Amino acid sequence: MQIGSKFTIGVHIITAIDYFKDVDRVNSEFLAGSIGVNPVIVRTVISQLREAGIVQTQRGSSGAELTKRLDEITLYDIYIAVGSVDTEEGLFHFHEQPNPDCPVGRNIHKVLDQRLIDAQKAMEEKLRSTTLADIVEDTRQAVDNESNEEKE
Amino acid sequence: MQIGSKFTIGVHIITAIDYFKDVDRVNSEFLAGSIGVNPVIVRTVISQLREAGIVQTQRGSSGAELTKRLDEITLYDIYIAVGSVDTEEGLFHFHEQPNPDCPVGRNIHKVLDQRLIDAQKAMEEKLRSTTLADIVEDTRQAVDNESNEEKE
DNA sequence: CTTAGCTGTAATGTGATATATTACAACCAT
DNA sequence: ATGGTTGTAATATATCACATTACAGCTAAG
Repeated sequence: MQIGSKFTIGVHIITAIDYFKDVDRVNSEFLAGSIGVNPVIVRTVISQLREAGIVQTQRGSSGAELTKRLDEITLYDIYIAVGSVDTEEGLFHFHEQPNPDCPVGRNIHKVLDQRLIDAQKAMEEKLRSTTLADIVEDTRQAVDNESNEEKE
Repeated sequence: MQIGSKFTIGVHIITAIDYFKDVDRVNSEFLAGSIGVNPVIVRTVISQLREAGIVQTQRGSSGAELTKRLDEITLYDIYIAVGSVDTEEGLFHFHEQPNPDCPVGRNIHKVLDQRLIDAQKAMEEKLRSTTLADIVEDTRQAVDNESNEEKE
């Protein structure tokens, strides 16, 4: 199974909000066009980012704004904001009814749980190490490289 | 989204095969009883473990056997064997149609992909660091602790 | 050599979930 | 007040995890 695309959509949204902030009117339709999904999906993800205190929006008027500096927003923040994993259940779905009358069945949780949590945390720690400043910078860099290549 | 329970079921299966190897006839029904799922699920997972060269089975006669030493089987091996993640797609589902006419849309993959792969790998590396010898040993330990607690 | 017990696997059902889409009320700027 | 936008509910659809039934193929034990 996969972590839903709302995570990468969230990253795309924030990147685009910053990238186009002085150039275009960045409303949900514009973003939906850049991302390639329905505008309602964009609004839903933006709602979650707003609840997480990452962006600010206004009805009627268009354009979301970031409420944090790019270098204060990590991939992990977005991952959490859009609910990529159920915080209760964790990344790994454990079979739900191991038999308490079996010595293996009644101890398998005790033995496995912490290791699964550690694995999940290792992944999340990696996400924490990238900020949206990195992403936006790399994007601008990539765009620059494009125009250099054209000239050759 | 979550990684399917076939992974923890796989770990449970191998643990039980070893734990009960000299005591009970460990067939799919027995395992299903310990795990709390349908026997067909057990057979399916065992099939995948067999294809991965981890267990050996025989029709007719009951009882699967391990074909590797416990300390040569890691959680990662099982995770791969049961297909916990699509090897092509990866752990993170990227939105599929970013707009090539948008500078952000046509570069977001380039900018994000490696970081997502790194995060996934960090998790998988953790899974590699635990062997089934660890799991079985911890299970026996846990069972021992149970009987000690009874005596007090 | 037959029979009981088991495995391998296909076929089907069901519920959950991701994403798409329509619709519309609430709201703001002009 | 009106045009453009957001927030959100409601609904549809496809996919997937897991459950379940069914049965052919195999093996060991009598």
